Amino acid sequence: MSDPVAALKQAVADAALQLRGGTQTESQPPARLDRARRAGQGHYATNAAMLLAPALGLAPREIAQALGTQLTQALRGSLLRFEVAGPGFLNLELSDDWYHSALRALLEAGAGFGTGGAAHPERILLEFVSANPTAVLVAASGRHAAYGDALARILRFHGHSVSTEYYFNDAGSQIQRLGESVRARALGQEPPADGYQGAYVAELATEIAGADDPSVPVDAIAGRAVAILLQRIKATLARYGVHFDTFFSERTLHEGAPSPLERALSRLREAGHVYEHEGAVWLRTTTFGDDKDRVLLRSGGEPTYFAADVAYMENKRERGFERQLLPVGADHHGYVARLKAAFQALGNDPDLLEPLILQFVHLVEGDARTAMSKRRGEFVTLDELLDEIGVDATRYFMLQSSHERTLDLNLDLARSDSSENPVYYIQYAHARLSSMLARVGDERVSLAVAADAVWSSPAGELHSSEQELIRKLLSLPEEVAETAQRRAPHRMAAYALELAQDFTAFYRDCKVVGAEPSETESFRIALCAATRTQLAVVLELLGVSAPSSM
RNA sequence: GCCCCCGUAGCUCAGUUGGAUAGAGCGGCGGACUUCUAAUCCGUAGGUCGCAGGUUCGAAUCCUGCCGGGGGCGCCA
Repeated sequence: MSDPVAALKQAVADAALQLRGGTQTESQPPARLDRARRAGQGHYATNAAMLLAPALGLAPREIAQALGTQLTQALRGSLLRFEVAGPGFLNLELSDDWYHSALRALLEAGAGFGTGGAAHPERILLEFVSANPTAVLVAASGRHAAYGDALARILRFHGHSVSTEYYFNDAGSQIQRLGESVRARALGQEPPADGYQGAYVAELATEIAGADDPSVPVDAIAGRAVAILLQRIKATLARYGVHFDTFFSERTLHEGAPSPLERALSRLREAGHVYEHEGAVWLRTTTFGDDKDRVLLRSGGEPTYFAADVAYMENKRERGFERQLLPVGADHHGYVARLKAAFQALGNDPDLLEPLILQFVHLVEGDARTAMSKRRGEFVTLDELLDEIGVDATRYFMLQSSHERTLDLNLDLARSDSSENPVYYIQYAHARLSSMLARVGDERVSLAVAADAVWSSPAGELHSSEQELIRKLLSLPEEVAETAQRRAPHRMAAYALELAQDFTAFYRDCKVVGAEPSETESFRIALCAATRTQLAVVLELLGVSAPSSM
């Protein structure tokens, strides 16, 4: 019994199949097995009877009754009682024996519980942040960094092979502008109107030797500036706990003969999707659902940013990644259609390119709601945010709400009430567990979690808080699966909080150290050990530290 | 004008492959520290799930329209 809930779900499915006369109908949606919403509705509930009703032509409640009887036999001692409720729900109440063996399964699996659930493991390339090295990372990048990093951790935990990558522009007009801006500052002038205005540009001007020397080409200045800024970005990411497997330079797409960009272009030409018009080279993206065709090479022969992106996609594919995940800011959503079109034009299944749109982070200070502009130099840096509220609080804050939602970052609130961030509640639960288990001592813990340990409950019955905590622990595999499938790490943040809450309720209701008889103490120690392990696992998935004391 | 995302408690947000009486944190009010960590807990107040239709045994969830907020519609990146 490696996953007790999955086994239970299977038992329900088997019973349903038997009622149907053993014939599986293809279009039947799988029955759900949910944790009960509230007291008095059993421990788990299934809607299987309601789904069976049309096929059997019987009343749902009648079917639920039969299903319950069937399950009572199949599950024997595990099912304490069942109840037909509402329009035809079947509520199941499980025995303490079932909970005991469920906890054994949790302890056996240890930190590996819930891992490897992916039905079809894939080689995935996850590219994120990819902010141009024309400035340091801003607070909004913190959202992308936390999101991508947590998603990578979760997808790996789920069983996929994931490489993370940061793509940076070290060629093109933005870089040119950066160089010009630094040069201007070095000469004591204002940067160009479309250049970079931030104070860091002036700093760069003093750091880069020869910035004010007209004999040093602007390109060289730009190159130095990019190198310095990239270094700072890496330092910030390291501090934030975000690791990238590779940093990918755009420049390399333009190098070599033929260059990756030229190769991608040839491939598109051969496939017949390229044409010339008014001196420019176009990709017929409308063939694949885009609004209009897109330019690959400008009339001057210069490749567009889009052309580089196409070459980059092709490069990822050549490196053997079957799926490409691409979290981008909401301002890029208009770009999605042409990327997917190009991906298809290259001969790929468009479903294997997944652009993920992350909504913006708005800074709120006082009553003002400001958008951040890199070019104007109006932004809060990620480093500043980390200085203010720390890594854990920042990561949790960035992860707690759905990436599809605009995030309001209230700086006043973040500063003054940082201790009210739910992350501390979760960490506190972990610290409390650590402290308790330390007090209990390794030897006693080992005895309690041993495979032959004898467990019991005081009045012969588990407390509902104990049962709820175990059910929450057991639901990790489903949570991981849903989080991974929906590319929605905020689900894991919510789960962490719920787990901490369920533990805290257990802690409130059930004495652990010194509980009588010692078989009860053993059971509760074992439950605490399993909970601490899982809290640590979940915090790790979020990239948040799990302190042993606070 | 067309396209994408969002709208749930005073605030910040969960809950959306349709399920039972819509949840949490913060804030408000009233309580609990001689206790396994009070960064905690208990009680209480607080809701037309933006609005209006539709689909069905059942809708915050799916469909249509409208309102409000954000974003996008370059041979910029």
